[in-house]
Amino acid sequence: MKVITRFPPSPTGHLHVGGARTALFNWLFARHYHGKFILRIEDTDRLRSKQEYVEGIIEGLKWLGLHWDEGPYYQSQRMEIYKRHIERLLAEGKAYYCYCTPEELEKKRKEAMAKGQKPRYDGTCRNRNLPPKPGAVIRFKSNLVGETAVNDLIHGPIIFNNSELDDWIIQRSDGTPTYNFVVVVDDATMGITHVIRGDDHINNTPKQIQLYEALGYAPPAFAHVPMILGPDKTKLSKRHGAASVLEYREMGFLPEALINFLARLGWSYGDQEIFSLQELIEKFDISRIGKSAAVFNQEKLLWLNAHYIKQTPNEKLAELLKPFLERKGYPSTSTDYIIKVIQTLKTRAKTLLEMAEMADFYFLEEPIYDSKAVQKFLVPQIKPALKEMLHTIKGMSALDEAQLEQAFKRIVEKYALKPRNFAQAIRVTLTGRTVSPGLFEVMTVLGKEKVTKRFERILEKIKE
RNA sequence: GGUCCCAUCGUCUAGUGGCCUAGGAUACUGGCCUCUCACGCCAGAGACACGGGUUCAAAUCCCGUUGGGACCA
Repeated sequence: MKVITRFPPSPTGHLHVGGARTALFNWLFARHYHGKFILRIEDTDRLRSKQEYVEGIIEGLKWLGLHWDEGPYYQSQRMEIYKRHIERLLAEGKAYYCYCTPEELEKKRKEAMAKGQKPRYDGTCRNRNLPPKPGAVIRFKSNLVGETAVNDLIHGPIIFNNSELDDWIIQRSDGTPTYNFVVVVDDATMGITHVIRGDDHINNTPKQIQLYEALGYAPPAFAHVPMILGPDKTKLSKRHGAASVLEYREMGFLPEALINFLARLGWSYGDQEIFSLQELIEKFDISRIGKSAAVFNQEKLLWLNAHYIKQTPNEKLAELLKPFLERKGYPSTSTDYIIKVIQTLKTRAKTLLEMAEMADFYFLEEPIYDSKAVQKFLVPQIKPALKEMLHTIKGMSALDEAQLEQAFKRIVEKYALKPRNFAQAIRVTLTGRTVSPGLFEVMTVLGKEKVTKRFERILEKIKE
C-alpha cells in the first residue's frame, strides 16, 4: 500500500512552528516510504480565512523545503463532495434533520449542567424522521453503546466509551458542513493512509472513526504527536513571541536549522543532534516519536542556527545575507567583498540578522564610534604607535595578515605597550567598537584605502 | 465540571527489567587558546514527581496519588 499523508492548515493565521512540525512529520513519513504528501487548505470558515494567509503558508512550506505532491486542494471548492456524502448518510438513515433551536439546546445544556451531567444532545429529533427544512441542522446518528478504539501509532490503543458521544452536527443551519465531517470526507476520498496530527485531536478521533464506518470507508492509521508548548508549558501561541515560520526567516534563521530543531522536538535518534533533510528522510520513524509535550526552547534553535551558518559555504551565505544588508541600509558592495566579510563573521553570528548587525563597519563609510570605547582606548599615549602603524601600512603594497601581525608585534615591543591596549586602540579605530573579528583579518578585508582613511581620521582627533 | 493524554537534569532527549555510579545535546560555571568577542578544546554542577506493589533485580511493568496539558462545555 502506498503511503499518503496530508497537511491541512486552515488559512486563519500564519504557518506557526507547531503546524510546521506537523507538516514536517507528515512530509518525512511520506518521503521515507516513497509515498505521497498532500496539501489541503481548510478554508471552510469563510469569515476568518484569508488569501494572504494561504500565500504565507505556502511560502513558509516552500522556504522549509516541504514540497507537496498534490494540491493545494481547497475545501471551499469541494462542497459538492460533502453534500453528496451528507445525502448518502441521510438516505441510509445514518443522519437526520434536527429542528431543535439553539435556545432549546442551551436550556437543556444548563439543566444538564445543573444536575452535574455532561451536556450532550439528548436525541430529541433522532427518531422523528423529520423532512428537510431551511434552518435545520443535520446530525450524525452516533453509535452510543459499546466502545470505539483508536489504535494510535504513538500512544497505543485508546479506548473511548461510546456513551460519551452524542449525535453531533455535521451540517450547520446555514448549510455548511462542520469541521469533523469534512476532515473525514476529505481524508477518505483523498485516500489518506496515515493521519499524523497534534494530539489535541485525540478526542475528535472516536466520532471521526464512527463516521468513516458509517460512510463505508476504512479509517486511516492515526498518529497523534504531542504538542509544542511555550516556556510557560501551555500550548504555543503568538503571545509566546515569534511563532510564525516566516518570522523566523526574518530573524535570520536558516531553514535547515529550523527543520533540524523541529524534527528533534518530540523525535529522536539515539544521541544524534544534527540531521540533514536527507538523513531525516532515511531515519524518520513514527515509533521514535515521544509521547510527552515539548517546550519550544529558542536557545537550542540558536545553537543549531549557528552550526548551520558555520557549515554553509560563504557564497551561499552571501546570497542569504544580502537582503539583511539591504534592510540595514548599507551601501551595496560586490559579492566578493561580502564573502570576505562573512568569512570573518561566520563563527560569531548566531543568525543572519545578527551577522548583518555586526558587519556595519565593513559597509559604512565611517564606523559608528562607541564614545566609551574611544575614551578608554584612543588615548594620547597610544598616538605615536598608531601613527607608526599607519606609516607601516602605507608602505605595504597590499595588506597581508602575516605582515600586519609582524608590524603589530614590532610596534608593541618598540613602544613597550600591552598588546591588548594597542589591539583595542586599532580595533576601535577601525570598527568603532571593542568587540570585532580578528584585527588582521578585519584590516585585510577592509583594504588599505579604508584602513588608512580611518587611521588618519582618528589620529587627527586624538590630542597630543 | 466531564473525557482523554502526559510525567528522566532549567530545556530537548537517550533509556523497551540487569550494560544506570542514569548517557548525549543545549543553557550555565570554571579553565585552556588569545589582540577583543566568538569558535574550538577540557572540566564542573545539574534529573528518574510521590507512594505502594510485581520481581532475585524497576527509570523501565502494574495500581494509586499528585502535578501539568488538551479537548468538550
